Amino acid sequence: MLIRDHEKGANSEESESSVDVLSARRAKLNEWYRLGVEPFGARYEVTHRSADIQRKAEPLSNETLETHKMNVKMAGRIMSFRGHGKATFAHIMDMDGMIQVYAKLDQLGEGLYRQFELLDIGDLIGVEGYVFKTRRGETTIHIERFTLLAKSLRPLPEKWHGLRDVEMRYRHRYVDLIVNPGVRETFVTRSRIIQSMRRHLEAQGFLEVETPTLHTVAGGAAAKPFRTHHHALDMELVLRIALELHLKRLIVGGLERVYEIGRVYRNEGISTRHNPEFTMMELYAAYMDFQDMMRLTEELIEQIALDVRGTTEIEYNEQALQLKAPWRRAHMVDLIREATGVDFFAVNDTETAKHLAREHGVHLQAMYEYGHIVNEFFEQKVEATLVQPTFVYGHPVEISPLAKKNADDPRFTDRFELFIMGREYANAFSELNDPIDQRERFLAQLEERNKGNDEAHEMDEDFVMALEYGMPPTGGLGIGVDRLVMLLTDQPSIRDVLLFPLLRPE
RNA sequence: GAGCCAUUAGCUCAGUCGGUAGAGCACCUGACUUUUAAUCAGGGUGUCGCAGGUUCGAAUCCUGCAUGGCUCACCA
Repeated sequence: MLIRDHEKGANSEESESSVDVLSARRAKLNEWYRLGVEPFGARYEVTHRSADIQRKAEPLSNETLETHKMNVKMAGRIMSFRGHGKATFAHIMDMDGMIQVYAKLDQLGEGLYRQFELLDIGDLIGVEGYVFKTRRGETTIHIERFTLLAKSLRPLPEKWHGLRDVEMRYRHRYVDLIVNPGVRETFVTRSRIIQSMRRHLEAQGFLEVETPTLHTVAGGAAAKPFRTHHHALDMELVLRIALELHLKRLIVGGLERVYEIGRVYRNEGISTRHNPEFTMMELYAAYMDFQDMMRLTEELIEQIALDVRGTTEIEYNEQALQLKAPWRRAHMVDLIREATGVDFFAVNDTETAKHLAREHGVHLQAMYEYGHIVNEFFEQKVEATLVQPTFVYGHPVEISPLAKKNADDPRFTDRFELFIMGREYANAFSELNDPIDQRERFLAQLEERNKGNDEAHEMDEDFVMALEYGMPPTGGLGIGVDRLVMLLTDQPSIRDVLLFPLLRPE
């Protein structure tokens, strides 16, 4: 049936060994041309998707389907192929899933049936026919006509085990999406999570905005930026590490509720929880504070879980989690006292704090002051123990240069982070709107930078100027979207929720 | 950036003590008109990640390199 004319003229000694899968596909491509068929076809009028057909045919009997013919045209990729001589079964996959098709010699005629037999797994075809059910009850399209829409020149991975090689999966995600149904499911859910987030924020009067990703100053977070260069202006630029400072400028400008879902870039290590570019949602609401942000956060995530999972009881890495609001709220200092017995409310100076750190085996850097040490106690002694959703509030002022100080204890700020399974999911505060205090905080950050912390904030003069015009008291919130997607899809690695995670070039 | 592990056919994986490379799927040839991990008969298609070294002989032992994974560090 197959004429391997491509081999003619090849070295005779490798005439057998050269018949690998790739050259077999090329030979079939030539065969289609020889038959006068364009193997990379044009548009195809699709009347049904596989799920439509499955759903509509499901309640119908074969008798009904015979008397009321259900004629369909659908298109997709051939995923399996079972020839039986004068009849052939195949499964075709479209965006919804798979459906079986059936081609019969006496229906298609000799010429067309031989063409059907020339098809390979992986080829994209359009099929036209009527729906019936096989003896085993599987809904199947009985093909009357078909069209080759794209010849596949590479074999797909095995149908049974799928594609497991993670390097191949990430580098060639399209193959992963074709053969691993759970992968498609995950990315569909990712899209639905973001849709749900937008829907709930719109419903609360938030305006979606877009701010620059190219910044002259990397601000809004403590992180090393990517550096780049603009040729026409001969200007050094950085890719944004946060959305914060531009969004707060918009609050100054009177856009009282804004949010952005966008990519940020941090020039740091890669791990199962970190990709150099990732997606943040940040929102700012005038006249609110960090307590309002807690309520907003727990309600938002609860609603998203209900939208995409249908429940607030989820499982992540075999750990049962309850996302039903309200969530636990705990002061950072109280949590440290619970875990270690050390009460930082009663400690006031850096020297005592350093002594306590040595006593409890908390590792510090030389430049650390009181607030940094409190934070290290939390990160090293508490963070990993927070399994169920917990708002940890009251971060020290030294590590929170953009948050308002607590009115009763200015060593701490009105800030919280959300922890689930020992990981941070959200960061929020009552935004600092005092320009004089903000300038001092920036100066303190510059001091830290001089002491060797290259992730300390830089001075942003224009941002301080914006505050000088007057920013209303504002609640701000940032959520790591990728981590939220990991949580709600039970994926262990951030690479499993990014379509194209960063890898070294091949 | 550090430690540990992995890399064998298109894919998923075996490969014992160092002795000519192996299975399933896919693929190729043939049979088969409701199969479905279709079945039956036949066929192995390979730079054992790369480069060195040890050895009569290396997929296997040693060194270096590359890529990936996990853990740690940094961070969200």
